[in-house]
Order: sequence, then structure tokens, then C-alpha cells
Amino acid sequence: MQSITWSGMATGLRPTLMDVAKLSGVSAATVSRALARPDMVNRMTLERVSKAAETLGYFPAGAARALASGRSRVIGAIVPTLDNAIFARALQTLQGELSASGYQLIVASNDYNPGAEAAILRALLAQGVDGLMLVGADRSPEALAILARANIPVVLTWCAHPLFDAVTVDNHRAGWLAARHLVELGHRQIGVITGALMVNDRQRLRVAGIRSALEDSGLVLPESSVMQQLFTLAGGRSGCAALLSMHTPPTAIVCGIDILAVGCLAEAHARGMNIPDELSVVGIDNLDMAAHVSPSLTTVHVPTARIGEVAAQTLIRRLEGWEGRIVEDLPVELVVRQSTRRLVEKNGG
Amino acid sequence: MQSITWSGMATGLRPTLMDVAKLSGVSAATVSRALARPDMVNRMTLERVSKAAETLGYFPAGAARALASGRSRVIGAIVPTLDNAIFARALQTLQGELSASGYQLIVASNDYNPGAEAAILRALLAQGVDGLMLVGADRSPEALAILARANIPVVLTWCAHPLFDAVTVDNHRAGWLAARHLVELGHRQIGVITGALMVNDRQRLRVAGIRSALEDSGLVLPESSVMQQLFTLAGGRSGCAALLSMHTPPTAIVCGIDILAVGCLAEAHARGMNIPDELSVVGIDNLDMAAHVSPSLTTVHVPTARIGEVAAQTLIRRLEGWEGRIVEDLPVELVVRQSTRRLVEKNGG
DNA sequence: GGCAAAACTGCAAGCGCTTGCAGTAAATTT
DNA sequence: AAATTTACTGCAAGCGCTTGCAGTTTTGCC
Repeated sequence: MQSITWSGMATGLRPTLMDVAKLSGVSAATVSRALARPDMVNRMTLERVSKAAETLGYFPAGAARALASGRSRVIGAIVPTLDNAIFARALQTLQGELSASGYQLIVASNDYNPGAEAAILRALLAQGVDGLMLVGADRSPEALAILARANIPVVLTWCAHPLFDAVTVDNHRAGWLAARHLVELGHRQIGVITGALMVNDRQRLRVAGIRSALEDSGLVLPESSVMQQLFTLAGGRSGCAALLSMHTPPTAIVCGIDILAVGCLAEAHARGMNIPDELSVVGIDNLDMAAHVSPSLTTVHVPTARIGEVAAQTLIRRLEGWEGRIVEDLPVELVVRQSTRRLVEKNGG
Repeated sequence: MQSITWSGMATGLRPTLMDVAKLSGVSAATVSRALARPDMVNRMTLERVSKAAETLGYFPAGAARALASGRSRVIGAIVPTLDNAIFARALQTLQGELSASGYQLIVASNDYNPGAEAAILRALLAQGVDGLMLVGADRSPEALAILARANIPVVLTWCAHPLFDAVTVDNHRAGWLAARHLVELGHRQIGVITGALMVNDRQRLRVAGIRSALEDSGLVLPESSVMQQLFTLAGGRSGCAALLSMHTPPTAIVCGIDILAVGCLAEAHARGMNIPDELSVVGIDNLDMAAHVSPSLTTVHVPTARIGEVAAQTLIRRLEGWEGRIVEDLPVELVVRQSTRRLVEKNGG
């Protein structure tokens, strides 16, 4: 690996601010200003500095800059997993938006293990992140304490919490819309497939929304009709299988996320059931996939990409000095497709 | 935001090494060593320091550490997009493995725009990453020059390049296996749906593999039978539609990635075609989804998660001083499911 | 032409940590 | 008991940048 050396440059190593300063005949302070706040230096000086920087292939050392300024221009994000289209997509837009403003993104995942969060938080803070994007509002007291002490902007996504900025969607309403739709179609026996509720406030809210839609019509959702599964297609399948083998199987199923719903569809299909004739299925999220599976999936649209985007904007606004809590609530919306239909009464035996 | 203050601690701000040093009555150097190389200090000293650090809730400032030591313990990764299960999954394992070794992961995406890579690279290097994970071997001369100058470990994934370490899969063989399977089933008219070949060496290799499998049997793959589409389900659908509307439509289609294949299945289904009776479809990747769509998808398994894992290990090995090029080639394997079957000869007019 | 204000630029003190080198005390050796 | 080692610990010099403050020029204005 060769490296360019400039006569007068300290070593064959990466050029420093000083190298640029010497080459352009100004002080380090001026170079620093020329690069960070060009309007603070004379046009001609600026030009000389820029040229010198270019000649040397100079770019500032992030660590030194962070140490001196107290700002790293790095944002941290902790998600349950990257291996879920929802979070991947939100991170994609988050990253894009941040990078457009000159910020980098450190990602970490806790595999849906809330206990791991504190340690990750510590690692991220040690790294010196300027801000944090977190998923959900469930948080261990330890994590909360760390955040309180950290004193950096934090934006929650999907769910809100009074202590933090947030970009939310109404998960309760999402569940409510999904279940309401089924009730309107005449369904009375409704099953639910969701994730581990203990560690997932988004899902808890969605299930609560489902329940309240049923109760609005005088129905109840017994615990036994709520299947907690892994967030995989296989989880959707086994949840579906469990529901169908109940004493009185449901005529319709609401899934906490589309992945589960698609798995559910697959299981029903494998059993030779016709959807929606024999079973209605509705998801929540509106993944790309939802429109393309067969039958296409009725679901509740959640603006996932937008969440990442707005989260980035929120963080940046805060970093630019905005005071006052920012809470952005994004709309969810029922998208009716072909996996649901009006309940057909079975004829008596 | 309150913060804990210790009598004697400089301010109400985050405690520094010096605070710990004072509280435990040793020098900053000793604290630094106690934390980084515990075996270099006396047991009792170590204990005093640890206790002091704990009392203060001290953790080292990454920026200062990076500046002083020249190592940031941050790895950068550039992927085409996070919004594709393949890369998301590889990053998930990469991140997990890195974090287990005390490294953080900065991710950036270039949206399949190779021109953007140089800029991203500069940003990442400015940030001071200790190592880099890149996808594919296609690289602009500018990016290559930056990498040469950077002098940090770089691991390529999916494809190899003589200048770098790599974790590869045999993309050519993957394509070959897929096409070979169809040829063996008697198919002679074979279409291909892939991504933008110009900017994607993985896909180029796969298509080359497909072509060579056909040529092995005296068949040819005309350019007109290769549809370049976006990597989305919709792309798969439109590629499928294009292929089916050809003068002599193919009896089988190979898709460069499973996402396209699933889209292809959806399109065929929407047209009322029976798969595999009227059309065989094979993908490459073996996404989770492949086993659950209907009909289940015949595909070539690519160990995506393993790629991320091994990439992390490679990087870490290098950072620990390993000399000599590391190239790890992971196996691909045909997985036959239900989307392919022996060609049924049509009866003459 | 002289003076105040405005526009730049440089000085120098860090930011919080690491690490080569030197010093001291304790353990071994002879 | 003196001479070596060995085992720790401290000193102090940075790492490469930012930024408050204090010059030094220029410019504007009467």
C-alpha cells in the first residue's frame, strides 16, 4: 500500500490539519475554520486552503474532531433485529437521511432481548454517539437510567414515552382497524397470531386494539385465542395450525405483523383451505410482499420507511438546538385486499 | 437530566479517566492500564481502580481512545441497500459477531449506485473505521485508490478480488446449478430475470453461470431472454410478464435472486398459469420465504447469514495481526422444491 | 486623513486517553 | 548482603482537531 507523500509533510502517513496549514501558509486554526465554517475566512485564504487540502488528499480525523468538539456526528440505532424487513427498511431511510446531513449510523441489535439493551447502550455511548434511535418504549430501569445520564437526543420509534421524542404510529388503532374489518364482515370467532408480548409493546398495543374492536361489538378475545410466535413465516404457520386445531376454530385471524400473516396464508394453503372462503386473514404493516402473495393480503398499512426518515429529521432538528418535545404521529390505514371476505354461514349439520 | 456528581469530580459532566485516577489514588496511566490490560497492574490496585470506576459510572470516551491509540474499534460496512433481506441478514450476523468482540458497526448504503461509493468510503474513513466490509468486487478506480491509501483491512463479500480478503460464494456455479437443473428436466427455452448487470457483479456471474450451463448442452441464452429488473417483487412480475409475452415464451425461468422469483411466481399465478406444470421457476438465495410460498420455490441455497459471520471473523483476525490473504469460499447448493418439473411436451397443433 | 467598526487570522489551551521510558520497590539470585 | 531481575507505577508527551480570546488588517465614514 503506497501512500502519497508531500515534501514537507511529516511522514508518509495520512496528512493532518497541520500539513494543510503549512502547505497553505496559514495556521491550523484557519484551516479548521476554512473547512468547517468557510464564511469565516477570506475568500483567497479559503481558496489556498482548499487547494492545499485537495493536493494532500486531506480529510479530517473524526476521532480528533470528536474529542475537540464534543460532537461525533455519529448516531446510534438499536433495533430488535436487522433480519426483519420492517426494521431494515426503517434503518435504510434513517441512514439515508442522516448521511445526507453528514451523519453516520452505528447499528446494533438486541435480538428482542430487552436485557441486552443496557449493555448496548453503554457501548454506543462509549463510542460517543451524538444521538440515539430506539424502537418501542419498553425499557429496563437500567437502560432508562443510562439514557437519563447520557444527556443526548433520543428518538423513540413506533411507540412514545413521555421522556423522549418519538415518531409513532397508532398501534392500538392498527389492531383495531384490522379486527374491526373482520367484525364488519360478520366474523365472530377471531384468532390472533402475534409475537412475544412480554417484550414487545408494539404487539401488546396491537393486540389491545384488536381486543377493543371485538369488545366494541360485544365479543371477547380469550387469551387462548392469542398465539405468541416467533416473527418468522414458520411462526405464522404454527400459529395458524394451533388456531385451526382449537375446539372451535376461528373463521378469521388477525396477525400482529405481515410476516406472520403470510406464514398463516401458507399454512392454510398447505392444508388445502381456501382463503378467503374458509378463513379470512389480515395482517399489519403492509410489506411489499402483502400485495403480491396469493391471495393478496388485507392488511393495515404502517409507514415504515417514513418512520426512519422522520426519526432522522427529529434527531437532526434536536442536534441543531431545537428545544421542546417532538412527537410525530404517522397515520395507519386499512388496505383491503383479497384475503378477507364476508363470513359465509355454514348450514346446520 | 440530573447527573451523578462525585465530590472531587471536576464537574457534573461525565467522569473521565482522571476522576477515576484521583478517586483511586493512582495515576491516569495506571487506570488506563487497569482497564485495558488488567494483567499489567497489581491485583489490589486493579481492585481499587475497578471499584472507583464503578462508583463513578465511568466508561472510556471512544473519541479520546481512538485518537490516542489510533484504533476506533469501529467497522464500516457498505451495502447496496438494507432493504433487501439478503444484505440485512448478512449485516445482522456481521454486527452480532463484531459486537461480541467489542466492535461497533457503521452501516452505509449506496443504493446500487457504484458512483456513490467513493464518497461513502471517504466519510467512513474520516470517521476512522478500523476495517471495512464491502459487497462485490466491482469498484470504481477512485474507490480503489481510496482503499489502497487507507491501509486498513477490507473484506469483500459475495465476490473476490485479488487485492482483498474475501468471503465468497460461487455465483457462477449458483447460476449453473439452477440452469442445469432445468436443462436436466428437459427445458430448452429458458428465460432469465436478473438485476442491473452493469453495476452488479454477483448477478453477472450468475447469469454467466446460467449461460454456461445452457451451452454445456448446446443451448444458447440470447440477450433478449435476459430481463434486467429492479430487485423487487414488482420487478420479478414485470420480468416474468416480459418473458411470457415473447414470440416463443420460455418454459422455464431462472431468477437471479429469490425476490425476483417470488415476484415471477406471483405474476404467473395472476395470469392463471399453473406452476410448475406450465412454467418452471427457479431462484437463487434460498430466502426463508422460498420454502413457504406456493408452490414452494426451487432455488440455490446461498449461506447469507454465514457470509456476515465469516466476514466479521476475517476482519477481526486481520485486526489481530494476521498476515496473508484470507479467502473463504462458502458452498452453494441446489434445493429442489415444487416450482420446477420435467417439461411436458405439447402435442402438435 | 483619522478613527471606530468589521473582518480575518493566530495563539494557545485544551478534549480524554495511550504508551514509551524511567523510576521505585519487591522478589530472586549468587 | 549485594547485585540482578521482575513487577508495578508514574511522567509526560503526544494523538489531530476546535475555539475563546487577542491581535492585526481592512474597510467604512465623517
